Amino acid sequence: MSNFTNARGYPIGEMSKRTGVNIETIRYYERIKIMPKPDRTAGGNRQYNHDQLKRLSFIKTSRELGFTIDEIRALLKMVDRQDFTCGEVHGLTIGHLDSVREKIKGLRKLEKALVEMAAECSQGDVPDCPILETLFEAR
Amino acid sequence: MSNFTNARGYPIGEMSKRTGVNIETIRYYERIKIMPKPDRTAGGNRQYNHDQLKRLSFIKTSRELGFTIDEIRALLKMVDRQDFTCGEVHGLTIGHLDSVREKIKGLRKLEKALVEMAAECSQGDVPDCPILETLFEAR
DNA sequence: GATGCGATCTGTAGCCACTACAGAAGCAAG
DNA sequence: CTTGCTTCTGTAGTGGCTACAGATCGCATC
Repeated sequence: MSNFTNARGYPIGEMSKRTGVNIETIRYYERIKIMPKPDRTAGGNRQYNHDQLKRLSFIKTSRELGFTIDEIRALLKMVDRQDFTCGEVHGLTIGHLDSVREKIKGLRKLEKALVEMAAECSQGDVPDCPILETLFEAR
Repeated sequence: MSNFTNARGYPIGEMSKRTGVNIETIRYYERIKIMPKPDRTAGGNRQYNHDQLKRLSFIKTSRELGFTIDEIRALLKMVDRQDFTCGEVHGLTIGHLDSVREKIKGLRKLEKALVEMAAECSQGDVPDCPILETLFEAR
């Protein structure tokens, strides 16, 4: 059994297992420069350190919270420069929260429309459907 | 002032105005074969008829209701073949409704997490932020 | 008939955030 | 040394458009 906590660092598969980020995606993050270029083994394989593991976790968590890559880039820039204030971070978060709420609103409307449409439908075996009629309505 | 209701048919810009579908998108729909190839003028410009206008409206309305292109393709296939039953259409709609509800659920969770995170934050002018701490938490 | 100008044409590339290969090479255990 | 998993680079595909460039069409006006 391997022990990756020593000086050797983590190979990409270990990073993937620990964070839940796909290997291909980790390389993608390097390409778009939100992850740094890691050290390499003599043979050329990536070797990550603990800070990089933390950074990838940060990205993963942020993505799960629906932040876009650009928003994450902004957060990371502040972290990297150490020049952020709590207020700035709060602002970014609230901005994102607003857009999430907008999305929910839109989906709720959509849900309502679908429910109404489906309620009209007899679900019968007949080739005549009020759902299609609604969809075909003139604009 | 033009009158497009006669035999000449609608040019693509008129289709766009009437349905709200972008011109580029109409051509895209032709490329992916959910809109048929329309007649052409002697010079090569597209000329649509009324059925095609209705079809494009159908697509637009369906897209606004969040149906994917593939779902729309399935609906249109049934329409084209005239072999659908009301039950089948209902099934497709309910399936889509489920996925919308799943999305809403996910976004709600996300909203909650963001609110909790933001609530911890003093919004102060200090370089120390519980939001970032949360994001940096080990997985 | 000429001209001007907006509408339309084709073809290609870009967007976001990945994902999916192919074909070669690294690496660790037995 | 072989086996077999992991990783490598590079490129192309996904969905659903959108955005050009550079050429041509079509219609109104002079």
